[in-house]
Amino acid sequence: MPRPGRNTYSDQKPPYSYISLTAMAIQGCPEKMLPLSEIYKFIMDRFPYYRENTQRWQNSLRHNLSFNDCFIKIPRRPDQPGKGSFWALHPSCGDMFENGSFLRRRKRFKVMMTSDHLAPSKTSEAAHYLQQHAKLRLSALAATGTHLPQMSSYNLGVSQPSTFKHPFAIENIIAREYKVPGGLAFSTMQSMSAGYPLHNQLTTSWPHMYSTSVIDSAAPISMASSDYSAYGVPIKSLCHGGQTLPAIPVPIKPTPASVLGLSALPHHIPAFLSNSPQSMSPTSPQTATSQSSPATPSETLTSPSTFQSVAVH
DNA sequence: CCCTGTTTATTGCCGG
DNA sequence: CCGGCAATAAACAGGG
Repeated sequence: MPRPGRNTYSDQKPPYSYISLTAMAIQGCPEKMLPLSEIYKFIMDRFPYYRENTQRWQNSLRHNLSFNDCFIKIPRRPDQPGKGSFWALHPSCGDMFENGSFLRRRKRFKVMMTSDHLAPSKTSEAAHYLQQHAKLRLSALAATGTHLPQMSSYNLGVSQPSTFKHPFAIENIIAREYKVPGGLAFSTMQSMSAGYPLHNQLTTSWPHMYSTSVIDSAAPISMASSDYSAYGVPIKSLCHGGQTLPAIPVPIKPTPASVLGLSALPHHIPAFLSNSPQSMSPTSPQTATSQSSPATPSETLTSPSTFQSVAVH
């Protein structure tokens, strides 16, 4: 229907709901959490469609952040300048788009609401996790070489927590190749770092995706330009502070506690499985996808399991 | 004041 | 057809 062969494609609304867009943004950043403004930026950078009517969609997006339990708010450190909090994904929101549609989730993610208030501490676990996450990255960075090399930092962040990739990881959303059960994490990694398949049959192609300069090449969704580095470096800013903590520990969600236990691990295997892994390995230089991360995921992995969420109706 | 969040209401669409 | 999800509008509180 639309007219192919024209950049006009960019005018079209991307086949993603605000929820998925936001999830992409969050998962796409190394810290797994972003302030509102960065989420906006992320979306606008990649989807030209959203460069207009900002007032409208941003309001909607904000509404989504507050309304959906799958997003948690993480307060900023008091000493950290800036407005607003950070937004992260609830650790147990799982694969909300299992059905393959990024427009409509199978079920709305709702944090379990136990009649009696639960220990508020439960909620904070999420933050803890994030914190941990960031911490790990930090140390990793420190180890490699303080001044984070833009790219590697990304890789680290992604491949670090022993493949505990959120189903939401952009790699999974954009390049929904699928995830390997346990075996050849190899090709998976490869395909991931190789950039998402811009032209696979997921939806014929991603006309909506505006590949600025080189997004595709190596940095899938994360920072590809200086633009993004604004936040690709929170670590840095944090470091200079002297302490190791990322943004802040406790997330605050109006929602009561949640007790969850890794609700069913997503083992979805999208239909696109048949796709070639590296659809079109563009120019994937560096990467190397090394799994050299020495980090001990011990806690990292376990913590999230403390959460309990439920897809409630 | 503008940005960030929260909340309520309305409407359209999709899937069961 | 009905219920649930998503998009949009809009009012409103709080903060820098």
